[in-house]
Amino acid sequence: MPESKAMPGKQADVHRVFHALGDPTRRLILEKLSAGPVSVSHLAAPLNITLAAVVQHLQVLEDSGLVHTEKIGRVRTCRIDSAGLSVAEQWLADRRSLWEKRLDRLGDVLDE
Amino acid sequence: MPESKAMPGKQADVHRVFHALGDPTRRLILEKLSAGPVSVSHLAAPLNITLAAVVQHLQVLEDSGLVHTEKIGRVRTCRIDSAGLSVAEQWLADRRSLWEKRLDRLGDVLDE
DNA sequence: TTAATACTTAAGTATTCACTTGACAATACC
DNA sequence: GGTATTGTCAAGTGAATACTTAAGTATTAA
Repeated sequence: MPESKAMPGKQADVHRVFHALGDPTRRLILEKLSAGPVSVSHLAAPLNITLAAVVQHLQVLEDSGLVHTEKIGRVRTCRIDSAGLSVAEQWLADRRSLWEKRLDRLGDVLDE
Repeated sequence: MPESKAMPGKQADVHRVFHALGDPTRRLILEKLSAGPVSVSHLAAPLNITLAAVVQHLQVLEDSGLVHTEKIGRVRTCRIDSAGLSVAEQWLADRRSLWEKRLDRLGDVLDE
């Protein structure tokens, strides 16, 4: 197995995850959530944007599997979802591994 | 040290790296480069965009430390730069580590 | 039941950003 | 020298998207 198998729909996941991570506000949300679960309005308070904007960011984060939310009563609680992190970590690991394997082979040739 | 130290300018690096990774064409370029160094025009050939567009993507990738390029004669050779990968990997690892530490402490409480 | 809280949804705006075009520069080739 | 190759730069265009406003829904509290 040279690399993680290309499962159907996986590519789309990679796109969703890295697109979600591309926005600084969404990364701020993830940084806050890594300290523990937070409600939507508590999440919005320190950010200088409206609650509606935060909800939109949360939609993107949830679609990409980086955040999981659950609504109990009238408050929605948000927490980090490991699945999205794994997708990003795996893609980066694949790039690094292929690249470093190549450097190894190059080293072998130079050693001769 | 609970987390990687917050060095000055580090935040900007994180932003540059994840913004660069957010575009599907730039990720394709990195995937191609993880197989080995390639010239700009060879990089552009399989992509359905102009050479100028590829050059612009390369500028973003180089500014973020994900790619290193070197011009010899009239051909510029592009290769993956591990530094950019490390920035992304570190940020993800920090998020995961904080999150999982929290789950551990929660487990400890529940065990009592 | 009235009021306040905690979101939700839709529509509009303004900016960012990927991409093209076209002109130009430097190097290799004949 | 002349010509093809390989890349660079600047300006413009169109689409994606982050954000706001405004109106609405469901849940809790008084």
